[in-house]
Amino acid sequence: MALTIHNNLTGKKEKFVPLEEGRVSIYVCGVTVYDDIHMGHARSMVVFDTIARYFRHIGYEVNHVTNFTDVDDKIIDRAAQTGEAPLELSARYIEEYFKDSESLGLVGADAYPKASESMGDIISMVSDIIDAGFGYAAEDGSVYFSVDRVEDYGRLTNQRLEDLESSGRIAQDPHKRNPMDFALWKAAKPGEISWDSPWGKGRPGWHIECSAMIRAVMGDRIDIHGGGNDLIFPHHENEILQTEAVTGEPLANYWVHNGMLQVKGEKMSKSVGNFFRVRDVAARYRKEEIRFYFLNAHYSSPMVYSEEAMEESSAGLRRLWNNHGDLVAYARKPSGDYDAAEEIAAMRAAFRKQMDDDFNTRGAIEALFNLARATNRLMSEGRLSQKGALDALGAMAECNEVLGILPEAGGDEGDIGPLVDLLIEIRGELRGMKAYALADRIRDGLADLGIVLEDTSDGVKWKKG
RNA sequence: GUCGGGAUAACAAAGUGGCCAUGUGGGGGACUGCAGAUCCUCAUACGGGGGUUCAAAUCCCCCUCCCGACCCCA
Repeated sequence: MALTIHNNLTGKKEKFVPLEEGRVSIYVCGVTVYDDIHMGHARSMVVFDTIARYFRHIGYEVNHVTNFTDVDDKIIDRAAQTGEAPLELSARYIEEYFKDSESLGLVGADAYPKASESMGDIISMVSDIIDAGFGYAAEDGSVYFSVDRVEDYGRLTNQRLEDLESSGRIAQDPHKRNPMDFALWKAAKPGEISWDSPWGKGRPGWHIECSAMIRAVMGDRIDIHGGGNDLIFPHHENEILQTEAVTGEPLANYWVHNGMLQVKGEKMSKSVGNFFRVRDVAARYRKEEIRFYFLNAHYSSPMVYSEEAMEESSAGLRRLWNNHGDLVAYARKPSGDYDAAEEIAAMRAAFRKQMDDDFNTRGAIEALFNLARATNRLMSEGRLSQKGALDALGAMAECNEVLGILPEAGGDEGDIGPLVDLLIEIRGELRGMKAYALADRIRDGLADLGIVLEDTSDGVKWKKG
């Protein structure tokens, strides 16, 4: 079955056809670095990280690029408050961003262009837009994009220009020819950070940096453009206008947007102040738990964040971890001869089918749960072979390359194995003498060291908790 | 106002014409010194109203409610 993607440009699920056989280019709008990132950003990061991982998993060569907006009004305002230079402040938060990326288990993008380091590309793109007749320099030294020059405005939004103009939310600006025109280049106010340009000192408008950086780093056309669905209008709409004004070609073939993370039914956002920092959540949960929380729902659905939701989702994930640990332990002392080939093949097929269906991670996770139930049963019946246990672990590991929700394989079990076995043996003798207090001390003590003992009808099993 | 996306059992969340979703939580049972894990099993669904169909959570129409976008945003 072929990979299908819900394309927001058409509103339909479409078969994915890359521009170039075997390769996929993905650009994801990154963050404005004036503060720590929150769980809403984390969702977007995990979602697109997983999509990139899946493309690699099925054999694509992936070019994944995400940007940093490190020059803008909010950064300038915040820097004025802290007394830092704007670029110092943004550099500091970019460092924090990478720390948080690790707490989310991100593979990472292939390139992270920054607006401040792309001025040449941005200025030349603005010039190209003016040359193409879509931009004009105003008297104040700013450059605007002329929406009236565009014939089919609102392709991504499915909005008509007149409707947007009449929304009453568009600020009037004497320098603009049409109130819907947007800034490509903003003239600097006195004392503000600025760059030299043919139109005087200034800095880029918000939308132009993405268009310019995509063009410079990835080329005129890309396969997939992603971001949060709050960016659809005006940001992505305007990116399309800018790029196509210059290239005359579609910017991206597929537009993919993740749903918003809400708090108590309201969008998590810095301006509302109802956000949970990634750093704080990561202090309490492992990266696998955070990823599982996000991937347990479809990327496009809205999610409501709460501590309770995290706890509930982690309780479910522990079931998979237990199964994984049990399989590892079982493989050391297998007792059956059934290879579970059918169950494992069914899981692989279901995983692929679900992921191919617009990256349905929730459905893919379900396939893992189904295999877990099957192998748990086979282990409890003592029917699973060593090959079956190892194959199941192998299949789980393959899925995990995409999802990143299972603990990474520890390699030091061989070293502690004999020690644990000795303790289990001694505890067994104590239990035989009904010296339960001492036996429990061994079990509790090992638990504190991260080794969990479980008494089963099949003998004592241990695993790393 | 215009344009999107939603409403599934206690909670979370897939599915999209007929067959067991899944996970958490709850009830019962197995195992058991206890604990935990695991297995078996049970219960509770498709916002409301019409329609199409042998058959609708799924298709069509209407209604209600929620979220998002239109200033900044993942």
